[in-house]
Amino acid sequence: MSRRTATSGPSVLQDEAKRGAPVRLVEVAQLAGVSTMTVSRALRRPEQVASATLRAVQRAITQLGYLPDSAASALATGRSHIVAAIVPTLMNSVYASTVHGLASGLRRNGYELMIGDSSYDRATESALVRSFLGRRVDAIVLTGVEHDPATRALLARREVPVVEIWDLTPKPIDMVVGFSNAAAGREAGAFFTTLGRQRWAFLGASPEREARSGKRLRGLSEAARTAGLAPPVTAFVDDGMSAAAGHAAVLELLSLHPRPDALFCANDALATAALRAAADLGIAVPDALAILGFGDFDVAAHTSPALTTIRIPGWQIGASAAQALLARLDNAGPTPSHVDLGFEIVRRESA
Amino acid sequence: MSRRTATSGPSVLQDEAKRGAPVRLVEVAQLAGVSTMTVSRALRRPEQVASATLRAVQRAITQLGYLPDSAASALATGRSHIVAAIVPTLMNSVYASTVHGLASGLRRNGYELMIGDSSYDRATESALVRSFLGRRVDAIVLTGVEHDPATRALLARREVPVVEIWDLTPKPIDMVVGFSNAAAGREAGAFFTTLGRQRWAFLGASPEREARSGKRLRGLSEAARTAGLAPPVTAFVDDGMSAAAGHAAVLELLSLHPRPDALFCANDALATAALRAAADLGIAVPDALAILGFGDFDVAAHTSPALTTIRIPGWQIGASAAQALLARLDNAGPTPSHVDLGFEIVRRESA
DNA sequence: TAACTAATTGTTAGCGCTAACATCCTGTCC
DNA sequence: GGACAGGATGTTAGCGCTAACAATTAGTTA
Repeated sequence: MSRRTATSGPSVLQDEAKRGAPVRLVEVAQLAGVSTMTVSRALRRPEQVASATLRAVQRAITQLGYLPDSAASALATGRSHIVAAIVPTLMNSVYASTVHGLASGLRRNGYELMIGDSSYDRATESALVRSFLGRRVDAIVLTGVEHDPATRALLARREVPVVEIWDLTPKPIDMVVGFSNAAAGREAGAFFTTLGRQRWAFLGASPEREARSGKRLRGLSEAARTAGLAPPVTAFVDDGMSAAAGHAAVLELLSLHPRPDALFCANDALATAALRAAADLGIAVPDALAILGFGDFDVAAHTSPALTTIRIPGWQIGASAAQALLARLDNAGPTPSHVDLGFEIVRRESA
Repeated sequence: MSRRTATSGPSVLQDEAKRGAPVRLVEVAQLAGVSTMTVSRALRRPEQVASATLRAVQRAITQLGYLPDSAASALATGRSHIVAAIVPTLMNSVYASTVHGLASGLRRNGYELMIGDSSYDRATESALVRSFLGRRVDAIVLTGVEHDPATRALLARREVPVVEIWDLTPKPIDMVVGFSNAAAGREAGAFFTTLGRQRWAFLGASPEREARSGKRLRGLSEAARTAGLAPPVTAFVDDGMSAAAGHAAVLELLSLHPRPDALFCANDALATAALRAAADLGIAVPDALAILGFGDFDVAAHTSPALTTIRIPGWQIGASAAQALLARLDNAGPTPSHVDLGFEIVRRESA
């Protein structure tokens, strides 16, 4: 148990600069001349402590450089003040801004964020959930609404608040904050229709592998049907949807006869690759080929031609999820179970 | 203390599907008919437990769906099995891949990663260090080697292993894993020299705000002096080095007389913005202007022209930092205090 | 002035786990 | 068959904190 090494003196009070062994609550209490409970209260509910006492305690805390041990606190209260989030990848900026929104909302309220990336893999997600549950996180944020049954079962047994993000569903595990991926696909189709495009194509992950990309494709297909057009031709890339992986797939798509005249990409990295492929093939964008991206990545406004793309309120999704969780955790007000933050088409040059 | 609600029966054994209250070690022990210590050992040092007992314990664990409480374990052992990492931002893919390398190295060994982003701000970094230290993390990873004195003092008092990443220094707090930013700047200069360029420019963060970008500039300046050229002209963007922020700065740089014929950007997002600005201004890249990026972001190979850039082994930095920490934490072998992972120029079309 | 309130502080016990030590076996050896 | 080694298991105490309650004090009230 690696107990604190025996003190030489009779007092438990340690030299301030003692290395290694962190200062404990008792030591602060001794220095301030009060009980440990008073110090604990001074920290957690200062309004219950007389102001003179409060000052004495604060002086002792700064003098000793005391930092409360949150593992001990977690054990005593049953609250870890840690929230876990699982995203498919940190590699692209949209999830990154969601994580950022989450972290800042939480940190401001004394919660810390623990992040895992599932690499778009459900088994990994499940393992992460187990690990996080073992760490007694106070809440869990999951990306998407499709999960391993094991994950759902695990979550169902505990009473951990859960927010699913980046999608919508009528039956969330607990709460959802996101937007409709199918609607985004439909909107993309409607946009292509107003552009007068006839031969649509889709570049993204295969629906079995990545549900949200799949739903966008489904929305696009629906729109094609509504518009009386042939279903979109598709090319799938299944390794995290990076630009590198997309290049070959686009080339394939663009060598089809008849060649597509509108391309919807599942993210802007893919769209950037498509832009480049079109340039290499001498295909004029947007005249011969309209390219619509997804995500409004940082670089989207600065490619040539600049990317027309669907902007997702990534940061807000995170912030809003944080807010919902905090309300639930601190019993502060009602907690919405469904939040639709929508999306918008940002029209630039590529379509 | 939110104690577990009183059980009705005489036994502490709970219904397997009981909601809310997680299963505890005692319950597993009772079901398996052994002491709690034996269960603890079965989990932590199975080789010390008879195989029949081990099986009984494992059966009980699966039957009850037991997940060890790591807060309790942390308190008892003094080891949280959590490592904290502070990066400037999650928004760009290089730090993201470092985080990924870190997380996978650590997770494989039973450690979880807690991430904070400092937004390139030292005060924030310091606050994060405090928070993480309060959570009794087993180790801390910091980006860069310049830190607030308060941060250093905090770290110095505890005996927490620290790895500084993404730079090098002869006097690390503890360990460093990275590459020489100054050497990268010098290399960029050497490259421009072989290209015969005469009027160099630099686009990045101001040296006071972001030391690593500053060191690259310093390296570039040294190379200019060595080559007998004028010092590079500079434009600084100070809000996280995004493409959006870079656009205006590049425009300014490119309207100078005489106009620079070589531009080194502190990251590829900035370089992408520069590419676009050059196109808008009708400046031929690379003929009239060579553009060299930094970071080899996902999109770098797919812009037009494709970006020539300096590739940093981001993932390896993370993986190597994880390895160093694990060695230190588990006393497994020697721990190198300095690891230089280098960098390389990836030549594509923009220079 | 006794009794009663509210504000402040203290006492006790325990959160779920594991280090260190104690105990109990089984078999082996002389 | 008694002493002994070594493996397997149990017992005890405590990690640093805080919930619940108890105790104390000062300030009211009838």
